[in-house]
Amino acid sequence: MAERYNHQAIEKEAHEKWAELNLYETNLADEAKEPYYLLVEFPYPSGDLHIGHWYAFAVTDIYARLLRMQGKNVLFPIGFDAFGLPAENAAIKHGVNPKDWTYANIERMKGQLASMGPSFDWNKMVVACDPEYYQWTQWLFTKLFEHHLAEHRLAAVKWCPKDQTVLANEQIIDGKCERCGTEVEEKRLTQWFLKITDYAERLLAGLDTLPWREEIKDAQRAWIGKSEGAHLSFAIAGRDEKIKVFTTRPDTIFGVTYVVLAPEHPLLRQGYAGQTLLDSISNQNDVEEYIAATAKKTERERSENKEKTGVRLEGVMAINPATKEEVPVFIADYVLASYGTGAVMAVPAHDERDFEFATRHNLPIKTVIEPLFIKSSGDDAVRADKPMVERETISALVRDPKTNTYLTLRWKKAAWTTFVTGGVEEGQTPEEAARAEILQETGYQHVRLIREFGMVHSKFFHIPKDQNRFGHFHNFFFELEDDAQSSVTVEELAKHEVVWMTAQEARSALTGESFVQLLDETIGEHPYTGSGILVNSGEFSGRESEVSKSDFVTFVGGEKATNYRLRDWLVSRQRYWGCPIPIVYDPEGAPHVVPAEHLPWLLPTDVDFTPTGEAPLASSKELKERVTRIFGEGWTPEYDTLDTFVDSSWYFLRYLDAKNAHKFSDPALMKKWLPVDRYSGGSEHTTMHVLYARFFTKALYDLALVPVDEPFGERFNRGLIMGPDGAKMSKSKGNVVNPDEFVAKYGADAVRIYLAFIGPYNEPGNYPWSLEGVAAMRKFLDRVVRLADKIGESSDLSEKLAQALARTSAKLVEDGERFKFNTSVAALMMLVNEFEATETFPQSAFRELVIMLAPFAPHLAEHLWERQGGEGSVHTQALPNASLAESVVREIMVQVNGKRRGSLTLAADVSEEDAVIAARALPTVATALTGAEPTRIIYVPGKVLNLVI
RNA sequence: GCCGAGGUGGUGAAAUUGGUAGACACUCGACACUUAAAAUGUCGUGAGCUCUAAUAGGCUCGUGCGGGUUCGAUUCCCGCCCUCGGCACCA
Repeated sequence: MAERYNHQAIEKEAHEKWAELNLYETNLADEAKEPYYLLVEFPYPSGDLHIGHWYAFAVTDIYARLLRMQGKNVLFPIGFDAFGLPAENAAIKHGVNPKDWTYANIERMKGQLASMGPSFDWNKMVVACDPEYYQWTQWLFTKLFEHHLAEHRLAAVKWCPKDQTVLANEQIIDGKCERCGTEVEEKRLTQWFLKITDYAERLLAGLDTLPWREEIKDAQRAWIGKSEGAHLSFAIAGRDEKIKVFTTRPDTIFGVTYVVLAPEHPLLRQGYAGQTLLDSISNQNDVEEYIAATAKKTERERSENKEKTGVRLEGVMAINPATKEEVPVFIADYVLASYGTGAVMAVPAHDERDFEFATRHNLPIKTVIEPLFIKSSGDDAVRADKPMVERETISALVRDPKTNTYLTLRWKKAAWTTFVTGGVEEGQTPEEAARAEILQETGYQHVRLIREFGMVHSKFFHIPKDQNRFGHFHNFFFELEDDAQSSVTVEELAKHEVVWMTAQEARSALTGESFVQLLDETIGEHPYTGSGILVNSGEFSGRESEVSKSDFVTFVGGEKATNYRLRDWLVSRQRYWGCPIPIVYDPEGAPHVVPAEHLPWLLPTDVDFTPTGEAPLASSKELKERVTRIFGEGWTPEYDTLDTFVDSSWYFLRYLDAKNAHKFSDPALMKKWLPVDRYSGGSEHTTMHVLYARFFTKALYDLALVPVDEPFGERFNRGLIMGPDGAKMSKSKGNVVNPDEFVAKYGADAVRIYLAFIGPYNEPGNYPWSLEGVAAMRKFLDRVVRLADKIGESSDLSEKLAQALARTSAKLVEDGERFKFNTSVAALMMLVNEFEATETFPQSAFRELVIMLAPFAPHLAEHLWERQGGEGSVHTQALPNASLAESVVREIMVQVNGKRRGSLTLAADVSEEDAVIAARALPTVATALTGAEPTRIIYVPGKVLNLVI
């Protein structure tokens, strides 16, 4: 049997045949067929094709082939993201030339990729390190420069001491270099930036128009990090300068008790009447010391130690623009120079970080917002049809110091757990009311008041009273002095029972945020950071905070402002193996672009790769001579190269016109083929690469160079193939799966089908590689091969098999749209099961099966197609007709009271009456009815008949 | 902490708008073929109970937990728990 499916011979023959027929060259100008651009992130040529590459390309190839069988003109290109550090590291380590290393790897990977049997159009291959490619990366950079979207400026940059290069924010993971894990340092260098922040708003707005999964959009939204607020100014007493802060909470301005500057804040060194701010303070040494210590710290150290350190600027006072009160000024490293204005107004009563800082430095905490909670869901949500009754009430938290537990009441008429609560009666102080309620509801006689908290307001539906309540709670914290307890009335006992709980138990049991808030404040962990009712806020007191924000801004003469967490994209790299930045400097040091006629601006070859901290290109004599020759004496080259993310931000444009020597891409082809219909990639690229590519596209759209302003229609993040043990593959764990091994043993087609079958491709799950699973796919293919024995010369196609063929064809189309191939493979298996259950069938039926198998197992299908006398290639065939007449009979479920009691096979258009008669004839149904007449009948034709008694 | 996705048999998973939960496979078990093994084939495989000589069959429970809506809920609503992913001193 085994020799009947010799996968190695079959694969070789198929590859030769496809090459001969030139099967996969896409004619981009074709007007007859609908274009479909299917894109996969191009790989880095590491020289080692792993199972992840297979998952990325082989499964997507299935879709490319399916689309062609549906009559689409499919562009499914491939290329290499060939600039980057590994090549250079290999150069340093093994003394090889990065270029030779890279191109040798590309050659090797082309061969490995070909073993999948992919339908790539190799003629459109793009290699990022080819001068023919990077000349256009350079050209696009010059366009961005000319339109002020590329800027040269001094910046504090993140530096990897091991790789000797600057890193983008995105390339730092937990304060460490993404590649080598080395602690990142900070340096001040003049660097090139692309002004992606100019596009922050449009990058955000564009997301609303894209049909992507929410998780992808949300990741980008979080990355862009828009926050709306205001710029407010604090005058400095006795000086002219003002401290400008950004805040999202202008409504808390009356609660500002101090102001904090980042240690790098420029104001510190600025002069006023010949004196800098630092000159005018009395504790200069302490402050200078803190600034120096901060500068030495890496970002990681700053964020790792989340303790809120800082130093007060003695002698400097800021003036709260709302209260006109003087407040102290601090420098602290929890305020970042790079966000907002580098200064914050601190409201410890209503901000987590300010609260910590204030607690640590004994600064006043001034409450200006009392929480307001409105129940909008659950049994006790405010009900529109019930009256709202306003009440002055108390809420008393009682702690038993002996057991460190809290007194709660479990209500009997409602699913509530609360603290002691009650109304404040005429002539009673709130504290008296609280004491009275404790005695009345629980019987405890001796409690000591520890603290009274600010009020909390709450709107909810009071179930036992059947009315809405707008409660204004005075909050008290008592401690139990002793266990003395008087008896509680029967009425009170009927209302609720007393339960002592730990803080943690109470937190999960309590009804409503107001009680949890009280508990949190009591334990002293959290300030209230939500919205509510304003207090201690002058004329604003009594209003709701949320709606008053803009009035506060006007009141203190500030202005609305929006901030983004997104920073400009730092693209300078002090490395060799990258695209040279096409910039030269005139004798005065001003940057100029290298004119188009000198592009590609070639990467010099006379370069010393040894890391010195200098950019390697600085060691090139040729580059310096080139600049002098072209631009004149005194002109100097730019020595940095571009971040490789620049190369990959536009490669999908080049695929359309990979060999054009005069343009980066053809406008007519871009108009026809963009945006990319479907882009498949890894979830690790959602926030960087995809965002950068969107930015590039929008910028080029604005320069009228690209016809679309969003590059990608659909975007899917594929999952990860795990080792057979379910853990992430790694050499150290020894669970790495080598695809070549499985291809040799079971054939490329078995591996392809297995990868398609392993799990849904449209979501980024983790799928463990199963050794038995691949073997099972091979068995499946063997069964298909054996089926050919059952072809009968003059057999008729059974109705059942005809329907199965049509159903499968429809299923393939449908699953393809959803990008789910696991169920497609299941459908094919069911079809094969159907074939096996059939005594004999005509060759035409088997050929239809082979056509449907072809996208998944392209080699075997081609072989079987030929053996069954198929013309040309199976891969140019159309999918079988999917719209065969539906079966006239349907199986319908019969339920009694919603429980399944049997099923019936009936004509699809059977009347309700007839269906009921048939159903009642079923013994199980008759038993379940117990002689009763159905009072209600639910009949969904073709699906369900439910008899309700 | 915040945001997002998810939780279904021993395992990967399926169920398209609320309509027979577990398709399709893997694993495991039994049997057939074989001198034997491999390969292949047949049957079984959510839990529990039950009828029967044995089959066929029947009943109850079951999609993280607790409630709700509905004739009917993996699917919708409310409240929790857990896992994974992203962000994280962003004012």
